[in-house]
Amino acid sequence: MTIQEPVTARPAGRPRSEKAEKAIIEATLDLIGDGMGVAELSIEAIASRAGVGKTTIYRRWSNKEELVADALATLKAPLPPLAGVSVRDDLISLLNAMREDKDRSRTRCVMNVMMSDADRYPALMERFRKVAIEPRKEAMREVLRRGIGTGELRADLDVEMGMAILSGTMIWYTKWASGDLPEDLPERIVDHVLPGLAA
Amino acid sequence: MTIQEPVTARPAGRPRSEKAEKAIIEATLDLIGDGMGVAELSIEAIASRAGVGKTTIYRRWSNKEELVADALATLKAPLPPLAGVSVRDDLISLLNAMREDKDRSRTRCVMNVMMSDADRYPALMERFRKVAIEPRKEAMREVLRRGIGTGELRADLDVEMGMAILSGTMIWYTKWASGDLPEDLPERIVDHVLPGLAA
Amino acid sequence: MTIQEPVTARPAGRPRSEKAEKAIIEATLDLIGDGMGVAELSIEAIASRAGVGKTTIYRRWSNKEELVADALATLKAPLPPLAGVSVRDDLISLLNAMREDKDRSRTRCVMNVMMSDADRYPALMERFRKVAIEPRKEAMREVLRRGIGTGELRADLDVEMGMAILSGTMIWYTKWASGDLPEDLPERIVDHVLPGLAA
Amino acid sequence: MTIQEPVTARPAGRPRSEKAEKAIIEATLDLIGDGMGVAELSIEAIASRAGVGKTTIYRRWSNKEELVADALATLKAPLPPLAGVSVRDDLISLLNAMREDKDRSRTRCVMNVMMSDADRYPALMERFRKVAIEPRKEAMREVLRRGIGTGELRADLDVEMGMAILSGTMIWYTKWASGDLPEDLPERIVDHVLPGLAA
DNA sequence: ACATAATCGAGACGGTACGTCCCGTCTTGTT
DNA sequence: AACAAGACGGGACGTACCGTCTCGATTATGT
Repeated sequence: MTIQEPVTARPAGRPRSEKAEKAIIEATLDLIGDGMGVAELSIEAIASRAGVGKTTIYRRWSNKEELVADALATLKAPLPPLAGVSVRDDLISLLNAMREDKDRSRTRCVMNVMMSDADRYPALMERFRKVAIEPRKEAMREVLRRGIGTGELRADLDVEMGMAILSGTMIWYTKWASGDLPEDLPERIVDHVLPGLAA
Repeated sequence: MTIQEPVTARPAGRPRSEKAEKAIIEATLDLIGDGMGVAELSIEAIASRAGVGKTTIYRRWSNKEELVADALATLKAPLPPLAGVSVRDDLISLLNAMREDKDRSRTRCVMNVMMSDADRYPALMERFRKVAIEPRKEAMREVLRRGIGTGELRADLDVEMGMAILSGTMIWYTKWASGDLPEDLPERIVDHVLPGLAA
Repeated sequence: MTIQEPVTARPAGRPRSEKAEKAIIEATLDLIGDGMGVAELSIEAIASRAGVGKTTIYRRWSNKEELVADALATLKAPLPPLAGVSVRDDLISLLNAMREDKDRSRTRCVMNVMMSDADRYPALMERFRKVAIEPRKEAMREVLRRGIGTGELRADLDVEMGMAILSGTMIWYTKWASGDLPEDLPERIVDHVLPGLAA
Repeated sequence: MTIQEPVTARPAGRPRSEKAEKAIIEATLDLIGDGMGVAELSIEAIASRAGVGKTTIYRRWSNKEELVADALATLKAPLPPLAGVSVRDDLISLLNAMREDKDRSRTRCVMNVMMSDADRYPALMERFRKVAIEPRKEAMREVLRRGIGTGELRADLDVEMGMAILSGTMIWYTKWASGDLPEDLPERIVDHVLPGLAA
């Protein structure tokens, strides 16, 4: 009688260092958070800051995109708590969360990459969409669906379209408005958009 | 009575070749149009394709950003002709123009860069905003103002906000929707947004 | 009792390739042998002919001088066999060796550089002196000392001066005589000089 | 009856500026005197130091060699006055002149170029030989011939060979001796060589 | 006096090579 | 087998000069 084998057989040799892996991802996020675009990121800079050989990076990720995708994936999108009382208040909370991200050093990575490197690195975007964008979209969809249920929004509302309008407008300001964003921007957006979506 | 001398006298030495300048900008746009991002662009590739020495580029532009900005600045944004009958139709035309640009090889440059390289190269964006984005924004503002005048839109409408909602939504789809954009997307956006802006 | 560790431990990382080093030096000598002066030598040409990246050259030598010095240092001066019978015959052999070097393709490097680039690149010269000039000087000194011992040369002869006279005269002809050197030049030099040095 | 034409008709147009020509040659000699080898000399540096356009240089000389040759040709070889009493004293004077040149800033050009750039630029050397080397050789030949006449030197002396021995030895020390040259070097050379040439 | 014409300075032109940086791969000895 | 260290061939960077080529301005001569 033999000892029970583990389900996935452990390969021979020294196991990969979790410490190295973490250091690499930390270094990557640090550099992105410092304002570096994906294209400017150099593997050598990451390896150096992580105190790691380049091989240790290439062994895990075959290119920069995948490394960045994994790095960003570790940043759970921290959604704001929603009061759940009125659709209007919850939407304002969600839009506010998008704005505030711009100033938080680590979570800023998400915005940095989403805004800058989106369609240059499609594979990155695909993975990134799942962990960072979809949860936010889903939260907003949820609010909109609830609004339809409570009758605050019209029954034939295209939920996807509603989300696009609200998020797209917020991003437009984030990206192309001159000067700082006004404090009450989310409120004003919702008040302009909501009447068109209401019953 | 003598003729007034021009304020800025012609500088000494051989004047810079307009031909070379054009060739450089053509080459730059060709490469961007071929799908190359600003980061992937190499000055050597531009010089080679333009049949020009690297010096001739560096003499005029001190870095890639400024070259790309000038190159894009030569692409006048070709606004669609507006029927001027109804606000709804004109807005649909303008949104359609944003989408169609993605497929026209040369003008595609504008979208390529605007979408990908915007905030990695802020100086680029600043110059680019003036020649490519502002005219489109102004055209849309004009339509909205006309709508207020004719009573199609409510009198207290925030024109800037209206523009942000329409353009932002369109860009949201362009960038983050999965799959191709539906033929009637501009129409559907306008129909979801307009009721909120109407009188 | 343990074995003594070597004083300088092997440095970390992949060791430098001896093959590359050899290829670089071969390429350098080839190009010099083809009549190229040190100033005309381009690192890129060497790298290309050696099938090597420029970095691999700069990693080893910080400038052309040092590379050329090392390259020439690999060319051991092939001294002619000396009969050892009479001082006169041996001196003629040594002078002949200086002349013949001019025509052998690889060893020609030595003369090329010694004659052309000597005091433009003093560091080069210093290293080169040790491996290429000194052995020849020493051989000639040896012959002269032997001559003093056998009484063929006068006892108070300044060996260094004797060497300078013989070599200097030969080089003078090599460098500034018009036309080809006569076959019996070494013989004639020795016959003009030796009487002054003889007992 | 017509006015007497000058022998060489003056061509139409603005005549070449002698001032520019002088400035160019001065600048060239300055740079060579500052220790710059012919290969390191850049036309642009000469033009800049002379306050002259590059065209003005290329109009007169088709390459660096010819410019340097002409520049050096303006430096008349300043031969030492010879006492004419004994062959020994005159030869010592001539050898001393070779050594002293090394320290005089402008005349140093002659040595610099003769020693360093001789056979890399054969055309240069050819012209240079005429104005700088030949007069010195001729002076030495003259002394040797006089010595044959007075019976101080043997009648069958090869004058050319005598010259080669004396000059070659001196240059050998100049070039390859370590440390400074001893004050009495010319004297010692002559005393080692002369017995072999004497009657 | 005025047109003609070669030369002047300045500096742009298409090139070549420089020495540096980083790429992604590869080889070391050690863990 | 994975690790850090670091060398490898390669490609682009931005700079310095090359020798050639315009420019407008200058300076002579021949009408």
